[in-house]
Amino acid sequence: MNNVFKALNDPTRREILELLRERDMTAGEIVEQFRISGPSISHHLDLLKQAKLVIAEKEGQYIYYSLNTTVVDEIMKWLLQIKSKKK
Amino acid sequence: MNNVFKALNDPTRREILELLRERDMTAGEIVEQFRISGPSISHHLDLLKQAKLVIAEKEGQYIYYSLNTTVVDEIMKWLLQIKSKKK
DNA sequence: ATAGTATTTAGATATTTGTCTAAATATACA
DNA sequence: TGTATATTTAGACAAATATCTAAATACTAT
Repeated sequence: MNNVFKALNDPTRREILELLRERDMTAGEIVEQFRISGPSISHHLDLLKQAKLVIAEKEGQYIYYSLNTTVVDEIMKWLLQIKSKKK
Repeated sequence: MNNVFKALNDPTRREILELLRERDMTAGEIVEQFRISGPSISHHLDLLKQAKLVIAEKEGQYIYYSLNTTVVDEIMKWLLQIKSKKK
C-alpha cells in the first residue's frame, strides 16, 4: 500500500493515470503529453508499475501502458476506514 | 489535493490518522505511541494540519488533535474518477 | 517570580526523489 | 546487415524529506 501512496504522490504520475483513463497509450505517446524528458517519464511509469497502478504490455517495438484499478480499491477501503471515525 | 497525497505518503502519518480515528489525542499522547522524537511527530502533525486532515485545538497547556475527514472525500472522488475507465 | 510540563521552532544531516544527458537494449525495415 | 525508432538503464545532481538535538514559547502551579 505504501507503494501506491508513493506513486500517487506526484502530479505528473497522477496526470498519467488520468490520461490512461481515456485509453491505453504507448510510452512515447505519454511522453508527448509532457514537457519532461523520456527517461523521466519512463521512471514515473516504473513507479506506477511497481505500485501495480499500470500494466505494461509489449507489442513489437512499442510498449503499451494501461490502467489497473484493482489497487485503487485497497486505498479506498483504507480511506473509508479513516472516515468512519468512532467519536 | 497535492498536500493531501503528500500527507498520506508516510506510514507514520497514516498511523497517526488511524489513532485519531479512535479518539482525539494531545500531541504528547501521540508521541507516546511512537519511537520517534517529539519534534519529528510535531512536524508530521504540521503536515497533516496543512493538508487539513487534522485539526488542532489548544486547551490550556495541551493541544488536542482530531481528524477532519472532509478532505478525504476529495481524494475518494478523484480515485473513483480514475476507476471509471473509459475503455 | 520560578520551576516544571507541553509543544513547537531552528538548524543540521543523511536519505530519497525528480530531473537531466548519454549510453544500452530491443525491434522494425530496407 | 545496417540504420532508424522506441524505450529503458546508468550515473550525476539539485531539491525535498524525515529525523535528530538544542533552544524557544506558552501555560500551570507552587
